[in-house]
Amino acid sequence: MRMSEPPKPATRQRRRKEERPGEILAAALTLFSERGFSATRLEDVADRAGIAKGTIYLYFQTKEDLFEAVVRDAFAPLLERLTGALELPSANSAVILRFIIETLYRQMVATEKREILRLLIAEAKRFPTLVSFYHREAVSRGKAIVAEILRRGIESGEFRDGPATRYPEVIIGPAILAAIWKLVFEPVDPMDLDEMIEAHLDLVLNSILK
Amino acid sequence: MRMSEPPKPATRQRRRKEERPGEILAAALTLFSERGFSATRLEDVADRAGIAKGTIYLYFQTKEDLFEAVVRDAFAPLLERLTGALELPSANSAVILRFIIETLYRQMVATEKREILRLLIAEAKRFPTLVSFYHREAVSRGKAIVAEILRRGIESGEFRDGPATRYPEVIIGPAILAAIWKLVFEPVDPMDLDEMIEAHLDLVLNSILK
DNA sequence: CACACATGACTGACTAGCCGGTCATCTGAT
DNA sequence: ATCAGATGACCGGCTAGTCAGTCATGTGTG
Repeated sequence: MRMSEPPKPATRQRRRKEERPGEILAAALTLFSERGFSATRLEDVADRAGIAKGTIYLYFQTKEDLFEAVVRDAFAPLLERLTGALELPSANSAVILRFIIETLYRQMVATEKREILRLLIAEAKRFPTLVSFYHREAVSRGKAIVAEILRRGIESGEFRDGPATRYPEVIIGPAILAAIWKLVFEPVDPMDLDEMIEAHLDLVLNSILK
Repeated sequence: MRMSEPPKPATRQRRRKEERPGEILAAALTLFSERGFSATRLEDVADRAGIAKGTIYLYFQTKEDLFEAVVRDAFAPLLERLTGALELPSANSAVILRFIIETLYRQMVATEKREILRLLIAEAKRFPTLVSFYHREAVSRGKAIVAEILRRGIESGEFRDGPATRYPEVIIGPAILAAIWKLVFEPVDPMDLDEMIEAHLDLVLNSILK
């Protein structure tokens, strides 16, 4: 059985120093979020990426490094649109807040990117540096953006001042629930995101608009 | 090396057919939520429970069975207080809703029981029957309770009728965020639960009270 | 009471198989 | 010819699950 095959008969070997890491990350993201860190075998990652196991080690030191890279990588395009929201100069704060919440659903909840949330929750204790990274690069920044909009709205008289407008977390809470719901219960009891968004905005705006 | 130790020098062997399963479940809950399903070794569970590995197999068929038992077991006392809330006859709906939300924080978010949430999220894809179980026994019932209170409040004229009051999920969303926050970011950026509860209630009641 | 015997909870060495990581070798583009 | 990129057989360590054996306790007998 061994030595039987001329290894790559059909497709010619491709040299893709550039593309490889991304392909590996994509394959790894899928498998890690399906099975978790420990239960994912690097050979399966390799298969899915169409390469041999050894190739992974040309680009990543260890399985843990690969995992960290997967989670870090997926975060990159996340905050761009949100920070952009702050720059919209003409709009009032309610419009901007609405935009932020909708963006959150469209970017995080509705897409596969929510799987990152699963990985972060599942492996938080094993990867504390990753948790710090996400807190620093994504969460605290997102919090600051929402806080800034709330502050502006209060200052301009659009929003009331109160506990709710001083706790950004509470404003976006339902979006996190929606993400978790899709991660866990979607097969059993799917959630209509458009209705959820409408209800979320209805709750928030009716509460904080003067 | 083998045969060297008289196995139980000090403590005499105890027979505890009754207590064993509970002890094993407690040990397993701790380790599963620290390390996840795959990374937890049954020998460590045994050590923590003060027994030998083989003993686990007297009470549970496989590692997966043990995991399911852990998660199922932890759910039991969860909904009792909430269903009780519906029976408070004299109180108005706002008081009951406030009670429900506070109970959620005190029972789920503030205690170790939130670890169940972590396990459910992490292993949802591997244990679909467990997901169904939780949806049926806990989530859909909880949803029904909140929906019932909202319905009563609308009927009595306390609450406005709108998207927010037709989507129970949106009402309890911030509590889920709080649970996740504690599971992931607590070491980096702790959350003050009392302030969170206050902000949550402020958000919700200001929105739906007429 | 005392002694033999039965019970079954408990043990832990062991097996079989899995998987992260290595490295000698191969391949094809230049 | 050279060599970066890629391969996959292999190694070593690990662990779910097994099972033959142990022993504390219970039971029946004289």
